[in-house]
Amino acid sequence: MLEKYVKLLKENSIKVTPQRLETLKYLDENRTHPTVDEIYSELKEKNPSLSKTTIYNSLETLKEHGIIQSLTISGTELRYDFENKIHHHFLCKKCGNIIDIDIECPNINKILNSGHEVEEVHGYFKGKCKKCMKKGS
Amino acid sequence: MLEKYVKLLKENSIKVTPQRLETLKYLDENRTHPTVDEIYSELKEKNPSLSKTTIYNSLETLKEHGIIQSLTISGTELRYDFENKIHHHFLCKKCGNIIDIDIECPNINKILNSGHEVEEVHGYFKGKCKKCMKKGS
DNA sequence: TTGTCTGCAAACGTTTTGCACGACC
DNA sequence: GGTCGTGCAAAACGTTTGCAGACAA
Repeated sequence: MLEKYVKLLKENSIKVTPQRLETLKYLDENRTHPTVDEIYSELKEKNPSLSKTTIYNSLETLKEHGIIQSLTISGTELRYDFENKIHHHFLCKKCGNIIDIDIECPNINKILNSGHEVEEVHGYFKGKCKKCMKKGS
Repeated sequence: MLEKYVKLLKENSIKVTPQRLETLKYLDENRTHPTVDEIYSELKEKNPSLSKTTIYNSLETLKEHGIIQSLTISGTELRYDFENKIHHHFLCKKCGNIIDIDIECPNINKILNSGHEVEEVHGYFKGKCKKCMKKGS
């Protein structure tokens, strides 16, 4: 059940520890773009001696190796995402959910053509999601 | 010289105070996407009794009225921009400069068509800017 | 005069740091 | 045995809050 994550860590020459495995598993199973505190609170239940510092460390290590990515939406804390491909996000101001947005922008090439070297692409939207729109109010 | 900003504030029914005028003037004349601290440090030189709280308050008020906008780039503090139209940013990891990017993404309509109501659009890139590319290293 | 704005100090929440202990090659 | 990871506590950082006095309209 955890072999998948053991493999992933080993492939990236990252030492395998229970904390890293659990962090990775949590992110894989919870595609809600959780904050550090959400991850910590959840994992602490099964491992009461878990430290938040370790969560920070684990997430940073995983991110450095490109296994996961972080996202920042103004007004909210840092979040993490198991999905490591470029994609964007939509934050619903009403329900707070963050929805993945998979659009591509053909004009990104314009930046490349202007001589800059793009390493990271980040995009997000804020508004009212489909579900909340239907509910009215 | 400040009449321009007095007018802008009055048009938006915002009380005119020297602090608000100076904040607005600074943002207009410094299109570098300054942080709160940068604005504060600079304005404090001419007005030593200036408080950072006031800068926070002024910026928030101006933003609420849509006169200015804020931007967040992960790993850096909150920044403010006199330009209030939708546009994107490019942070050079080398020199730290933030460059305006004026590309449009035709596919944004896909989000609208999917039923979500978009109120805000934020996008930014990270990499190495043209100038730093030329310098080599 | 009335309500709002300013400036100070303290509080707050998130993230980082320093360090001792422990686990693993 | 030496390196690396963990967990704790404290510090750092950016931002927010509460409040008293000052100011704009």
